[in-house]
Amino acid sequence: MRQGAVTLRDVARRARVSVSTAARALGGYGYVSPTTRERVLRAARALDYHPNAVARSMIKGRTHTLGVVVSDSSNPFFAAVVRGVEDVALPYGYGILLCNADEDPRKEAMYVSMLRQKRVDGIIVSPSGESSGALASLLAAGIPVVQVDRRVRGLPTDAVVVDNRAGVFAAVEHLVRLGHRHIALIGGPGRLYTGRERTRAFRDSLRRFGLPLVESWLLEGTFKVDSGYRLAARLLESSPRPTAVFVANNLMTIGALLGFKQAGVRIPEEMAVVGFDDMDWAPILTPPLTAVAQPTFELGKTAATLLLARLQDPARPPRLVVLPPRLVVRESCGARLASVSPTGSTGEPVPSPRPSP
Amino acid sequence: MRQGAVTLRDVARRARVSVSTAARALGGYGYVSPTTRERVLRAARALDYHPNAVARSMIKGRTHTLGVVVSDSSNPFFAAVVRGVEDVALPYGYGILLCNADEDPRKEAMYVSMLRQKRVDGIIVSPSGESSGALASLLAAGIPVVQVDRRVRGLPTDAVVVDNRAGVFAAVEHLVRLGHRHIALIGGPGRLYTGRERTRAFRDSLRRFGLPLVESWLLEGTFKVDSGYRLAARLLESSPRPTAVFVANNLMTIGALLGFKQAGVRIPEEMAVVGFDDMDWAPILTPPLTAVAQPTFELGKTAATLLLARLQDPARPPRLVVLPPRLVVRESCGARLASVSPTGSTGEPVPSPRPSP
DNA sequence: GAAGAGTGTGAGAACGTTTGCAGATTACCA
DNA sequence: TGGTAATCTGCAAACGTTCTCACACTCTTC
Repeated sequence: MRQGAVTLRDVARRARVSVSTAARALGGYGYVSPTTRERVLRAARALDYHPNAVARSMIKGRTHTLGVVVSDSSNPFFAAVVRGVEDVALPYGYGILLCNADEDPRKEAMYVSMLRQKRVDGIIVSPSGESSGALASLLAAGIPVVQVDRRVRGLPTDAVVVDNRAGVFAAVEHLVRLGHRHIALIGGPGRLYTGRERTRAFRDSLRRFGLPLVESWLLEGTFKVDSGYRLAARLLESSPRPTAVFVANNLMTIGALLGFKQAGVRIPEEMAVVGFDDMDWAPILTPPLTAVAQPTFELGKTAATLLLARLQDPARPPRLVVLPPRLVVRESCGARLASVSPTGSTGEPVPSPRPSP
Repeated sequence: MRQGAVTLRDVARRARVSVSTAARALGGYGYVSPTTRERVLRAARALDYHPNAVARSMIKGRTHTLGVVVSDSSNPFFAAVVRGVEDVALPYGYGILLCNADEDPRKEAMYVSMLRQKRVDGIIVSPSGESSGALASLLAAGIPVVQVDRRVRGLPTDAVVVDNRAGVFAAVEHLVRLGHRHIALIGGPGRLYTGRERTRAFRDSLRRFGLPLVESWLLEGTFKVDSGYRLAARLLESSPRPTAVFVANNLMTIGALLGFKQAGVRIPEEMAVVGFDDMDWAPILTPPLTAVAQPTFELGKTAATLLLARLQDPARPPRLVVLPPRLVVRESCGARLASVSPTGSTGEPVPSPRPSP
């Protein structure tokens, strides 16, 4: 077996039948006598035959492979999304080709093109920039695309996103009910859908509660750890200083908490913190972190389900699925809890009025 | 473009040349006159031609795709490993087919078989069980395999692992130098290479320091969060109670810390904790977590590099690369630090003797 | 001005499957 | 016994590339 793998011809030869008969025996279609089938199966087993999916794809025009393009699969958020996709797709016999675009539209276009050349049956993408030409061209060619977590304007594809507006509103409402009136934002890049949406929702929420929009408290970061760290420091220097901050993603929350810790800022007394995206380490912080939990896993599962459905029926109109987030109240905003449960979730927020400063 | 993608024939027809000439023009080999080439390129662009990699693979016998099988890509550890693989492989034009085996040898075998049918050029695997028949068969067929993080006996492949022994020893030594003599273990499953290795190294380390081996302090978990949680509780019930615990992986560390927190156990005064595998949230805990940092990203990069090297030269003898871990001293064992740095690392441990109980 | 090298092009055979079709054999019925 | 249907099998044509070969043409060079 030094060279090229065992082929159907080898199996056929050993079973003393034609290639087509061997194919039928292994493929389980058409007419094959029981004895012949048995002989072929035995030969295949003896030779450790593994059918060549490349050749099959060639004929069938389908590769049974899905492309997944995210910005960074080592970010726990996307890691969970990818896992969700896999859990749905693999049982159906689909493989997953994973690509990391690093928020770089050029890289994204490159990988999309690679996936296209590899003739994946469909692509799940969390687009980096705006109006990706590569995606539009994909769509024009009739290759199914599902957008996940983010959407670019004018791409009529299936998509699944989180209700960012509701999540942000719940976070702000929580702070307000605890008496906060000076709330800052460590937000994401306006270039990205989620960054934009959450910032917009934040501004709207403040307006809704009649709170002042202090521009120096509306910070734009990069969704990375160090960015949260720097912006937390910036916030501490600002005067007047806010009493609470909403951080728009998981990594920046880590950075911000590190910044506050280093500066000796007590949470929640001197600064209340709500994060977007709950993590499994959130309950072991001191105080445990209150955060907007996203259905990350579901995001991926839904994307995969939408894609598979479209593969079944290419004509079905594009659907947009909006998944609800859930505010998980712990103690980083000053809410007092009856107890800490292993899952860290406590259902309803516990309002406990707090004098405004 | 409703049906089947644009093919080389279409391009050739439009450029009024033969298929072979079009192939040469686009492939950049053989003789093609500049004017013809230009004509072909223009036609390809006009038709938005994307060469069919499936057909190419058919001929070349290589798919430019690598298989990666890990137990759970949403575990930050493997997420980083996978990312490392990608960062090396994608620039060379290799795609990554990702599979999650969930520590299930049967699933693992299934996915390996799938990857084999898809004719990946090589496979990077973090094997679940012992002596996987699927892997052996792969090897027999001459398909390159690289084992990462774990190794199964009797599989002469390239491999890259962490020096678990050194990592565990450093952790125990750190505790000992801080005066601990009653050290417990929340270990991984003996079924897994890393679980076994770390437990063995732990026992050896205790012996080396002349500490007692209390069997009820040597706990075996599943490497999952809830397992760490349960075993922490168990440890608290044991009497005498240990003054320190070494937790053998990241997820169980989360569980254990949650358990201690819930029980109101003060760290490090009542229980010192060292974890295996450092995480970016370790410095924001109270107290910041001391942990053995693994070169996760490097693990993946090295695996990919080994695999690519083998694809170049299939005859080269298998290599075993052992990467060094690094103890990152923070405060969860009682070491006092000068300051908290953003990266959380402070280089050398700070010995500060502690009376034994 | 013929041999040879250097260019440019196209025909056609692979690669390993799937599958339509036709031929061969058997079974069944009139 | 002949005819038809049912069952089994093999031939050969796809799929979209790559790449060897053969052929044609243009220059050199003696």
